[in-house]
Amino acid sequence: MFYSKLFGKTVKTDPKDEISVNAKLLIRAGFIRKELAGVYNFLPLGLRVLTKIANIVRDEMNKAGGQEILLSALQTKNNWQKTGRWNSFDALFKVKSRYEVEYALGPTHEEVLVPLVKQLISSYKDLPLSLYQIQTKFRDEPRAKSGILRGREFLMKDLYSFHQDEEDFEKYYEVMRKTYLEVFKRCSLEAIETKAGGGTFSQFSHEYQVISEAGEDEIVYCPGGDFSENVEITEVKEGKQCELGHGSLKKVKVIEVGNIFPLKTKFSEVFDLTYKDKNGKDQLVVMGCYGIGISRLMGTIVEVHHDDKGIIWPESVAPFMVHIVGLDMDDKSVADRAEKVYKLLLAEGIETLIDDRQNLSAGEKFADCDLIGIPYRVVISKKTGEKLEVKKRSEKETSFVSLDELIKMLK
RNA sequence: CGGAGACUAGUUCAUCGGUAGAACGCCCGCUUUGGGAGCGGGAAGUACGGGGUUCAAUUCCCCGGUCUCCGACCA
Repeated sequence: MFYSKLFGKTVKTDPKDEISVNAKLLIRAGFIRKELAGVYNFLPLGLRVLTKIANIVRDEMNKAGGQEILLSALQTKNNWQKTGRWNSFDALFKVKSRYEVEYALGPTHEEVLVPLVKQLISSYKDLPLSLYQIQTKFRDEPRAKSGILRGREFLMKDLYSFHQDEEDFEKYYEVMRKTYLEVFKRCSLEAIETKAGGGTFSQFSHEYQVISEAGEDEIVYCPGGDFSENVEITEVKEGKQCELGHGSLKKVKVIEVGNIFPLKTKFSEVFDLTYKDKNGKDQLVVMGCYGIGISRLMGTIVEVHHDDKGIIWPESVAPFMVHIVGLDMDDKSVADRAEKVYKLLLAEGIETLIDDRQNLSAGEKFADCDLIGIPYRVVISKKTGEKLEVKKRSEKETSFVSLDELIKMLK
């Protein structure tokens, strides 16, 4: 990608209507723009990151046996009345058509998926079943805040599992626990698996929490990793000594990036989702539900990985791997050399952004480069000669390498 | 949903009863190129919308909208 052609420019000043680090940096660096409170547009750079994250999640869900589907965002009121959530789900977006018909905009998809699954499964041979989607969700939040951490419209992965019995569900629940930790690890986030309140569904559930001052939740946890509970439910006090000798428990603010919990037969009962067991007897399907906020994950990564100059994207989710900074670009031999390196990197399958702008000071290009936060900066100028000056965004030192050496570094 | 604040150029802000100004960005020319360059010229605003007060309203008052912050809420 040529920077000069990229839709979305960097901005020097912080937007006046944003306080959160993620929104300030993502807007200034040209990844997103606000449409409404809690609603953002994603520009090319932003969409690239979102897609990278979604693909990590997709890959892990597929490994865990999930099949990807896409369910309707516009949903019939009737099913929401059946589950009683038309009135009890506070954040439900309700829309009325010009024919006075009311619909829900999906904040979650049990009301759509459970009736759908009922049409398509009937035997114990059809179970277990694991279905997921990555889709825009709508929640009529009383107060959107913190940039893309808490929106009214956001991208979410929701997976639902269907089982013959509790035992089979619990086996799968353990698979998903491991899967979730793997997803966050691949996004370079240290997620703390935390016991939380199960809401109306059960006595327990797990949340995946990332330590950050930008978070809205609080947990008490052991830095040794054997204990963590949401303050909503915990009776344990911070400062108490860990029983396994890891020292004292800490209370910290956290961002909830994922949540898994049992649904048991709550929705199976409402929609009469049953299967025939080996004896030909009807049994209720046992369900589980597993969510990850994809766009929130993107915001969380920025909250965790940045410095005073800008974003520091982990390689796994970065919009590009290499950012070529071309200096002296009005010198034809330098410009040609930069473009040649750009093309060779592309030929190697390395995603590259090249700052090909002319008549711009070096300082401005470096500042933009730091702000955008692509993992590798490669400077090409009159000074660099045949070598490439390489610097990682996360490090201070630069080194001079050949193109072959650079490609080796990146593979 | 309670409380507070804001809304003026693309962006960040100034002006504060007498029909708008800067910086950055943008366009043109020249100069410049290793940490947000210099000079000169230029384009760019129904001052959120609607009422009211006034000879006169971006400015004061009222209603509405939007955004932000604090709180409540967050299956």
